[in-house]
Amino acid sequence: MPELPEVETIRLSFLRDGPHGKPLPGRIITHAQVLWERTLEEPDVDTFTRRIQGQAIQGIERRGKFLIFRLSQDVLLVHLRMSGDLIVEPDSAPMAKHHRLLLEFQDGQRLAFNDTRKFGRVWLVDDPERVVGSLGPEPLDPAFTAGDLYRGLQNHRRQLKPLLMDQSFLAGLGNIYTDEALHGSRLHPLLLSNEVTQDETVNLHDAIRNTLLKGIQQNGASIDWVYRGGGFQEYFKVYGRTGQLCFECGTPIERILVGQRATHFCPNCQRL
DNA sequence: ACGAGCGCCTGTCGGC
DNA sequence: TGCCGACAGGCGCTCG
Repeated sequence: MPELPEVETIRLSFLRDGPHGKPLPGRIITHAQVLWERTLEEPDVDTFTRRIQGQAIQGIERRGKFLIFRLSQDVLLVHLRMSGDLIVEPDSAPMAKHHRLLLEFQDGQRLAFNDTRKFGRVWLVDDPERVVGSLGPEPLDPAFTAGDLYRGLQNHRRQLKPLLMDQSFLAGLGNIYTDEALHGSRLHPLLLSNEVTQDETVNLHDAIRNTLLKGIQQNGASIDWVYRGGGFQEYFKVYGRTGQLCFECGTPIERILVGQRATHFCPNCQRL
């Protein structure tokens, strides 16, 4: 499910006072429970529960779609994949059906990793670079320029959409935001990357950033049964709008398969 | 280097 | 009602 804006929304919520009470930084982990072993990528369950016990959360960062919890000694990384969510609740709350991993705090609350489809992963490591080291640039980093994007596109001869979704090329875009950004820049998802012009790249760079910023501003998107309060779905221009009319030109939005993923675009605005 | 196909999982929805 | 396939915000692997 979540792409960069949804992950960022979760991160920001944990840094503020909220329904969960005080921010997560400052809390001390007293106990961990792994309910579905494959959720824990590394280390093994025994090492994980022993090692994380007593560590405090000192900060929360994000890299692409990864949440990065800085602990007193180690670093905890979480990837929500398709259906993962992080919930702060009382230790006494009834165990929800799809809870996969729990971190209990000294203050009587716990952080629950809930993940229906079990694709999500958690790491506890001393060096996060081992996990996120191969990610591409951070699209909202001011240091990431249209020139960088242009050089990247020229380095490959790949269909634009799968390349933009390749996390080692650019970190954070998923199926929704890629379709929206391509529409925003009027580029066809199957256009070959090294055929994108410099001017088009400037538009694409703008569209990627604006789409992600709009998503964050709306607290992400809430679709299907995964609802966490975001409103970006109200601003979709192509995603999930198959057969509905393009807001720009009135042409029906088409849905095709690209790299095994549903892809939505306007055949008039986005021509090959 | 690139794309297709598939596995990993559970749940929902639409058609028959 | 039941069954069955298609589909879902991700990613890693193998195979041509």
